[in-house]
Amino acid sequence: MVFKKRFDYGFNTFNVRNVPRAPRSNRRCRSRQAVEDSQICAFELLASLAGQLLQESESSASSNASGAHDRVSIGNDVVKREIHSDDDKPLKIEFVEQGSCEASAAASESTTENNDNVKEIHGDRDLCSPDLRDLCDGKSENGFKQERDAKGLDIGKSSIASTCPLKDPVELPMTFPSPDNSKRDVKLPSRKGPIPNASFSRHRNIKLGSKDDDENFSRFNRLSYRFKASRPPARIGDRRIRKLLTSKYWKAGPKLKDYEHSKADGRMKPLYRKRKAYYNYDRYQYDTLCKRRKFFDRSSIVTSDGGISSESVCNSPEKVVDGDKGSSASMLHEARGLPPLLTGNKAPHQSKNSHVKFSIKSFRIPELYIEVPESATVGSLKRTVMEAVSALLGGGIRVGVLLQGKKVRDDNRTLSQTGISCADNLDSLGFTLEPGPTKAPPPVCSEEPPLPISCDISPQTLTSFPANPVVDTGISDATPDLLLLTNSAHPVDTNHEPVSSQTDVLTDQSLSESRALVPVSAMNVEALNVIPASPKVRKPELAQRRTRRPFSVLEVEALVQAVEELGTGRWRDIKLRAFENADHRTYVDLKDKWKTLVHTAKISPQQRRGEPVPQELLDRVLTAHAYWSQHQAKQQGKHQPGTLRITDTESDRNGVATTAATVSM
DNA sequence: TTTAGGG
DNA sequence: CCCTAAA
Repeated sequence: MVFKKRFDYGFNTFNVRNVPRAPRSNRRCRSRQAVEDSQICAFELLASLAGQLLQESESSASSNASGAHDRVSIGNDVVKREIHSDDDKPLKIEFVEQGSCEASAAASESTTENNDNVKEIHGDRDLCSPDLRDLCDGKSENGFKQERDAKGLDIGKSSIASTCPLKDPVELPMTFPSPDNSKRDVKLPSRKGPIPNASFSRHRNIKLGSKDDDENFSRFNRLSYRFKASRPPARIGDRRIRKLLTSKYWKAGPKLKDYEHSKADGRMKPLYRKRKAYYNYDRYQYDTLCKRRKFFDRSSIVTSDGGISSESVCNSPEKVVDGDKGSSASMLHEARGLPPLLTGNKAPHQSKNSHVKFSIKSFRIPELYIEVPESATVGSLKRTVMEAVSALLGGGIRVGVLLQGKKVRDDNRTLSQTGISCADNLDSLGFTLEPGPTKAPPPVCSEEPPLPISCDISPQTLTSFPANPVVDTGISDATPDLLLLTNSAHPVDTNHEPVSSQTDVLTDQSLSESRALVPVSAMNVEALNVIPASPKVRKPELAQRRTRRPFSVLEVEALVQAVEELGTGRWRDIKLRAFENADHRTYVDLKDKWKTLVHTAKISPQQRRGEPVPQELLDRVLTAHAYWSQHQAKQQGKHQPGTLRITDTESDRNGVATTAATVSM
């Protein structure tokens, strides 16, 4: 039977099988998810999910395969051939599990690769300041830790398996071959309809929607963890993650779509819900921040332990900061995680001469909005945070000086000229960390006075960063006024200041209130998106090239067959028909592959490289290519929906095709 | 979003 | 494989 089938690819099958091209509006049902390449996410999850998933698969894997159509379907490197049978006897399904090891290897490889990338990215950069280091180690005493404590637990709690964000069931089987398809030949009970993914049932949280009685579609609730306690877990597609890898996607912010389906027409209807860009400031919060700034026109000092110090700024003869340069340098120094240059520590309030002493004990970490899938590991979360911070600090940072809430732009003026020499003025002295000089002008809010510590910064105000921080330059580029260093001994508006002028008061308490994260200014996304990337900081990993995945012979066969049946130029349909479950194969991929196949078929075998494609397949490629090239125009108008016919022409074609194949063989 | 092609 | 103009 198989044999017969194998050579039964005459062109007479074309019209018979030819599926009328439905209007696009009707063809959108299931494609999107399949098209997305979410390998990254899958790989990310691989390490942590493997065990559980395997377990899951044991207990719940069910396969209700059926062979309504005689066709080859590729998924997960697994080729499933459905063989049509005339009766209802159990059909033998060939599960040629050709890629399990390969897939696993690829997955692990990818995983390590990602890690490597991370290291490359940050390996030789010591961006983790002491504080940041703590942050990374989870020992930080500052707000960051609070953030994580408060929310991190949730992350930990969330079951990895329970919220598998895989967008398509295919991915799983690919990376975690189930016991079922790990065997070469699996006999499955006969059913009607295409072979559903046995993997569907392997995911706990996957909701299966049934289409008719034989097609299963999965609906995934992609839960993502958000650092917002107040918000229910957001559902996201992991496509987001991939998109985030490319800086260009930052421009508009990732638009996520949730997939839901209804049973109208027995088909799933994808409902797309536009989501707010993830990296947008929460509007409310943003507004709130801006408003608050108006109330608190004061700046404050952040102590090394994350607290606020009222004594960090003072005049002192001991150390000299000569002008902006000096202070800038020192701050940068600190900002980059190096020991503070100026560690005056509660310097005496004595100003003998014109020397001004600044003590910057620490920098506050700007707000970071971090979003990771629930299924992410704690480790990955740490990495994410670290990389976000690193990226933030990695770029060129410029220090701005604020006096009386206004930016001092003239770098040439002396401190005394500027008025930064008397204790009075020092009260309202503030610093900001801004993107490097190469950046676009700072966003609106940057002009505003520094945000006082009194501002009630809740964990929610974290600003967002890509879940998968392939530290896109976007990050560092997109950090207008991320860091705001404020220093003020005596807040003007003491009434509003929960933080008194005493150093003691703050520290731990304020920390526990998540104050350590000071959302500074205007990290509004608008600005972020607009700000041109700094060529300096641009990193090569921007758009990580997909890992190469050579087509297997089986895949080629499936492709060839699909093209034979559907013709060229209908890659989406081809994808759906033969590669729907192979998420890593987009229709563009298929088209490309066909292109190369045609080319390969034309060249001499000696010139071919890679895994040899059986000549038989290449012959079919040529034949189909020739056929469809010739019939393309005709097919357009000829095929009306539901038309099934075998014409003389087609019979001839068949003969021709056979001949051609024979000849070339 | 898909197709079609160039790179 | 990637990128992108066009549709």
